[in-house]
Amino acid sequence: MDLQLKIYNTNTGKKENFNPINTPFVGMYLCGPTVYGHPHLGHSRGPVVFDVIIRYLKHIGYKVRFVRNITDVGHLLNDADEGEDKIGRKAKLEQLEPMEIAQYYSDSYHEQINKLNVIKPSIEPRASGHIIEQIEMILKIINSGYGYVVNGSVYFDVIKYSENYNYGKLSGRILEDLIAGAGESRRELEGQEEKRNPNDFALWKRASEEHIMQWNSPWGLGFPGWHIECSAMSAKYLGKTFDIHGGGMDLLFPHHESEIAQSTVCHNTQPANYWIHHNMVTINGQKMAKSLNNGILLSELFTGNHHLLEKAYSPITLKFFILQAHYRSTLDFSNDALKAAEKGLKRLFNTLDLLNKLKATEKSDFDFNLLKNSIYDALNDDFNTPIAIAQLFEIANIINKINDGFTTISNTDLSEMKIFVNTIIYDILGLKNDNHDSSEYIEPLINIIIDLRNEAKLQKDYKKSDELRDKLLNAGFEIKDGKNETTYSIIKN
RNA sequence: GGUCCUGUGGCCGAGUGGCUAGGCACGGCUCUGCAAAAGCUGCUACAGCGGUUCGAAUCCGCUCGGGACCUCCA
Repeated sequence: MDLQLKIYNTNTGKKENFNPINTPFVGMYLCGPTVYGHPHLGHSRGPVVFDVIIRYLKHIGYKVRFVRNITDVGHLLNDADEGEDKIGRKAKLEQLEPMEIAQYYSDSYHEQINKLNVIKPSIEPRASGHIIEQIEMILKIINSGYGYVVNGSVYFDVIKYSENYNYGKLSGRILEDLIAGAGESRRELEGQEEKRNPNDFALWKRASEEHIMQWNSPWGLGFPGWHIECSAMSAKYLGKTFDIHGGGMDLLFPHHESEIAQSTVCHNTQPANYWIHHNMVTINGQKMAKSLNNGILLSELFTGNHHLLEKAYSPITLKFFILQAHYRSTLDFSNDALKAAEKGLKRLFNTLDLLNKLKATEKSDFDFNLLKNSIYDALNDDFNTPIAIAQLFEIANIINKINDGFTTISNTDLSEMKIFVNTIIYDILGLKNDNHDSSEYIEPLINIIIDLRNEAKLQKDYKKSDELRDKLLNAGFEIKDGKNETTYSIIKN
């Protein structure tokens, strides 16, 4: 078993041994949502992927401070043709306070994401609550000579930065290429002419009159540039250099690249040692896009209320589905794929129930440690959850065989297996059986009915026994006749 | 157009030089009054073309398809 955790670091393009700055403490920052709409499928992957990362880090003994921000300032709508704040724009359309909108959508985000049984952030800072920190940082950048002020806006001097540092390292870009390509397909937006170089990015933007979200600053009324909030908040809560910075691959450039540049000149050190980026999701092989009319909100997935969905899928099914793919691969959603995950997960939980009823014998005729180690190996190898889950199914297989008397397990292995399997499924993968009714009254009741049915069966009154079985099924209880006993599982329609 | 990623069996998805995951679906069998559940079992893939190699899904090149990003805004 390889005890060393390896993480693929986007910044170096290699898998590296994970060594925190200050063991056993780990500081981790994840770019959170911009709250201007309800969360969709794409929003779920980051929280799920990083949830397992956090849970695993904790499992192997680290103490994790997990910071995930909420961006509630500064973002523009894609189709905005002027420098209008994304949240501000919505606010004007709906005649609401901008913060009301931000609150509404961050509540929506929390409501849906929390269904995924993910560990909540230790700190969840809002960009709007850290304007002072952002201004302070911008002042430092100006003082260090890498920022300049034009007409109440402040820009970061990328050309100057690249003379001393490597702008583009994280995203694998070469500044010369960026400059060369800068002339083409450029959208005409205000402020462009203010910059010394097209590659420069805004640290602070002057607010035009119709801007609703604006703050006072040394440069007049305005709002912070997109990248600065993550730099300011991560430094505030995790330090100038921390262990892990995560996000989606779409944020690699320019967001994370610019974060590195800002933090580097501000703090004389680069912000994060390990950069982890998860891949994007597709739907039926296509990207999610408004124009394709294939965007699915999390609420729609959970209720099944969407033209592309044949049925509803539970949050835990979604989580399991996401974890069946490696986080650095694209993940394709379809009804077939979701249904496959749902059934697989159900089987896994069924065998988990069986595990508690298993009887041990003298010895095991399989190598439990081999299976156990293969799961740790998988997780240590850049959090390879698909392999871990595959091995879990191997164990499920063995559990079923033991139950049917085709395989044996020793007492030691059995008690170890119980602990281990529960740890992996509940503590590390963060799954839960959302088909389980927590009510303690249900079980004895169902067992009474099962007894009645078995009596009917003994008397060969199959009409009655089948009727009981069908009625239970309709009520959401699936009867399973085993070799020695009859069990049931709760299903949802 | 530029940079990068990617193409695996009916579907989803691991695997990066030889040992050919896993889930779901489908077929057969066992168990069973029947069904379900469970077990056993069958289906054996690596976009195409060329190259490197004793040997490639895995490395290289080209072609075709999919995707991400392309700076001021988000």
